[in-house]
Parts: sequence; structure tokens; C-alpha cells
Amino acid sequence: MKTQLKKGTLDMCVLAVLAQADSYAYELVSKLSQGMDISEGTIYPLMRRLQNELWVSTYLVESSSGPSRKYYKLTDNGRRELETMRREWQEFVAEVENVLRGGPAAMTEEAPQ
Amino acid sequence: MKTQLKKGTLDMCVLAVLAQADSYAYELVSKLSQGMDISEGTIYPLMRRLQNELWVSTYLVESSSGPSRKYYKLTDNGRRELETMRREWQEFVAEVENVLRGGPAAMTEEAPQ
DNA sequence: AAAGATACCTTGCGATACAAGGTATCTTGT
DNA sequence: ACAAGATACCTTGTATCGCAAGGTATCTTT
Repeated sequence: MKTQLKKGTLDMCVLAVLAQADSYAYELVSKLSQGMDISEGTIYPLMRRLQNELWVSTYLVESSSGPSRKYYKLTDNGRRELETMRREWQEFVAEVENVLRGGPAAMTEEAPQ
Repeated sequence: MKTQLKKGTLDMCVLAVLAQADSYAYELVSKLSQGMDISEGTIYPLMRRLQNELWVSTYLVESSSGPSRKYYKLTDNGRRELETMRREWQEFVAEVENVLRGGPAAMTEEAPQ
């Protein structure tokens, strides 16, 4: 999957997953890996950013099958941000599709050759 | 408009515009600026890349209202690449929307708190 | 005790969009 | 004739982000 296309969408995707249920980074990777792929080297800095923006809060939960998990929970702030991102995403996609459909006004001018 | 979202889509957009008619960088900026925005600092390095990949060829045309224009023309190669990009874009969008719709398989496991 | 899965994390790199700045050409207003 | 502005080209440096590679610790299984 093309790396560049993901830029700016992964945080939205993570927030969307967290909107359904709290989760931890390692699990987020495996959840998102069905379809998109995202690697651990991506998720940890990303989660740090989401936390810095106060879009998620964290709590530790001991696991019965490994080390403790750092769960992330969407904040009210994060929920609002997710809606904003959704809107921006839809507008963006609409505009790209518009261009792909031959959109940006043909601009009446001579096209040589 | 969010900068990150554009990453990887602008070359496709430019190729799509060129699929309709040859154009030059300055005009491409103003065409795409209706809807997306894209700046000159973006377009020139981008056009260089497209040319390096042999997706476009160039020819000079004297203008009646300013300096000569460097027109870009989609090559056969570029036309094929555009189709590939379109496919990848559609797949990508489909997957993101899938995640946004609550997609990545709920994964039967306890979600604490 | 060793091996493997789970779970966390950091460092350095590559790609790309952009602001800011620079040059040259041509037209228009004064 | 000269200044100003639009047209058209371009480069440099910065910020962001995704990722491969590597590292640590815990817990279970062999």
C-alpha cells in the first residue's frame, strides 16, 4: 500500500477505532492491519501525538498473557476532533474525485500541439 | 486544507488534468487551486519528478502575454500510471471509509473500563 | 533454561508539501 | 521612457509523517 496516501489519515483511523472501544497500541496495529497496513514504528509516535493533543487519555491494564497494556480512551475533545477530521476527509475526497472526473474547470484557452 | 492529506494525491491530480489537455506548471496551479490548493513551491519539484519517471514530456511554447511556457504532455507511460494510481486511490479510500464505518473487525476481546 | 509471543519504545531515513525568496519576460499606466 | 504589475520559471530550507530496524521487558510454553 502506498505510504504517502496514508499521511494524515492514520490518526483519523485510530480515533475512529477508539470511538468503538478503548484499545492499546499493539492491538490497534493488528486491528488496522486488516486492510490498511500500519507498523509499530508508526503507531507509537502517533499515539504520543494524539495524547499531546489531548484527544486520548491512557490507563494501564495488566494482561493475563504478557506485559501490561497501555489502553487509550477517546476524550470528548478527541471525539469532536474525529468529527472534524471526518468532515475534512470527505471534503478532500470529494475534491480529488472531482479532479479525477475531469473537474477543475477546463479553462477556455488554446491547448497547443 | 490539510497538507498531509494531499501527500501522494497531487501527482495523480496533475496527471488527471494533463489527461484532458496539455498544460504548464503555472496554469496547473491555477486550475487545481479551484478546490484543492497547491502552491508553486509544490508544483515545480513535482513536475520534475513526473518527468524523471517519464510520465510526462515537455515542449516550449511562446506566450503572447509573458515569458515562454513549458508545456507538459502525458506520455503513454503516464497514462498507464494514472490508471494504476486511480485504482490504488479507490482501494485506499474504500479501506479508510471501511475503518470509519467501524470496519476493522471488532475483535472479540474484553474492552475494559 | 531457552524460545517465542506479547507489549512497550526510540532512532534515523525517505518522501513530499510549502513558504519564502529569486529571476526573467511582457504589458499597461503615467 | 519608466515604473508597476502580471505572467512564468525556478531553488532552498523547513516541517511532517510513515516505516524499517533495532532495543527492552514480561509472560507462557517447551
